[in-house]
Amino acid sequence: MADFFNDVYDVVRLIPYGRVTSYGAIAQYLGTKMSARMVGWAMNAAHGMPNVPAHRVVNRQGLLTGRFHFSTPTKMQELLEKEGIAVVDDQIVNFDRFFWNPSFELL
DNA sequence: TGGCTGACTTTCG
DNA sequence: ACGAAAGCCAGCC
Repeated sequence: MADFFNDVYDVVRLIPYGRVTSYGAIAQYLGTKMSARMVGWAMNAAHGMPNVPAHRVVNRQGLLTGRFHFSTPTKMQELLEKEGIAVVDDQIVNFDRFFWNPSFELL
């Protein structure tokens, strides 16, 4: 297991409550050796990892592309709505407002 | 060793 | 504006 998975999990855990981020943002934060796909790949391995709010990680459009990987496809949306994030048609409303950029917030 | 895959992103047609 | 393709890198046959 590569360490970079752990890095991804760490960044995801740092996402504040009621905020979301994108795969690309995490990739950009971790470095050039990281690609957006790798973040998704890392999240795939996040199954069984506690305290990893994968529901706060969406694609650049704010679309819940990974919802199907949860226990139930609607679980991701329910978790986001529970945190005060409106989700319509599997897409986060006002995504730019809820967006949390690690490269900026953790700078 | 070599090639396929993946919860993405960007760009060209 | 929409669709298709390439690029990215690590893990797993």
